[in-house]
Amino acid sequence: MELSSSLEDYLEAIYNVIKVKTAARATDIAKKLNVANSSVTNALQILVKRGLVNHAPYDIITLTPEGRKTAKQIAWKHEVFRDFFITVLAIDSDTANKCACSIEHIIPDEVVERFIQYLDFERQCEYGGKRWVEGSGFKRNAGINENGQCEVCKEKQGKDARS
Amino acid sequence: MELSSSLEDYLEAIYNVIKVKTAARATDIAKKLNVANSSVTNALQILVKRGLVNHAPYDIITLTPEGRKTAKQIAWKHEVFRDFFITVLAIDSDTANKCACSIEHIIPDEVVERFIQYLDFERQCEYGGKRWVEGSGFKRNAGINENGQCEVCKEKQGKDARS
DNA sequence: ACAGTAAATTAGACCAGGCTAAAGATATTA
DNA sequence: TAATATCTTTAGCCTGGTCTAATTTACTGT
Repeated sequence: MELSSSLEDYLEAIYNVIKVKTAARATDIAKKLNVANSSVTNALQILVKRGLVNHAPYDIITLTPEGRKTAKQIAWKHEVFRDFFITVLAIDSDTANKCACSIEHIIPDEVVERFIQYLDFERQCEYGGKRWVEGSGFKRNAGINENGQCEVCKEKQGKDARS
Repeated sequence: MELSSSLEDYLEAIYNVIKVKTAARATDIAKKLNVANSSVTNALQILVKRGLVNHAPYDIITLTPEGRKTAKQIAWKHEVFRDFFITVLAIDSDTANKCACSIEHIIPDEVVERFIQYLDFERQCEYGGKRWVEGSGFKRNAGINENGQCEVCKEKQGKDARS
């Protein structure tokens, strides 16, 4: 059965806490997601019912194999989008994170794959590197001159001027 | 005050119906959004209260200037994302639309601007043109050889082989 | 070992946003 | 113009997700 965006957030938060602390408590999750403790309890009960989380009342929180798999998937999407926003769109880290966090629940896997392939492509092709130039938009890194123009833009302008 | 994703969807749907029909009826919106008629009535009452829609019971539906402005903004975001998914990621039109429709409510304006700038950049720079090659990912259009490799990939492979 | 504190849970409420069924208003057409 | 069909609205219900306040459990230090 499908998880709601909200439940995915809880699962991901648990995953991230466990990565550094080995044992997660409800308060950690609550702080991370900025919700009341009781909301966490509520979500936990659902996630336990769905077989994604191990948790007896007042006990610590761990993930089932199934839960870990699902959480990994979500965290992976998050990373892809974060990467995209930062390295391609030059968005600041904080905004990038927030955007990633909201769209990760929505964009289907095939499309996430395309983002990955696109990122790979940009990294492999040496003309793919680009940077954000304030007030003038994106420019290729390769051969940027003092006016913030790449080889291609420069050549084009030359051609345009001659014709 | 902020509009929820749901209300934005309604507003956008009204905007799109009005663009082709001049007068919108509740049923049009219901069909477009795949919801019950009563849900539309409900949403309309809220949108009227917020000063975005003109609508008396049993009357036709139009947008206030404020509503039109907001709707345009939403529709504009939709177009940007749709464009990005189709021309950059080579996603099929249907999926592109669905993705655009869900993230358009979530991504802040500054980030949408970056998407636009990025699209412009890719279109202006002649090395920016790229195409999707089945089974091998994105390749530059410029100088693609019979193996689907662009000039850059080819040179790199040559260099790698020689070293 | 136990009192005090911190954390977790329960209970109960609220809101948004959807639905169905029934009633009310409007259009169509014989 | 009366009957019928089609919209629209209302009323009432449900679910998911949040909250606060009160209670229960567990931990910690002396």
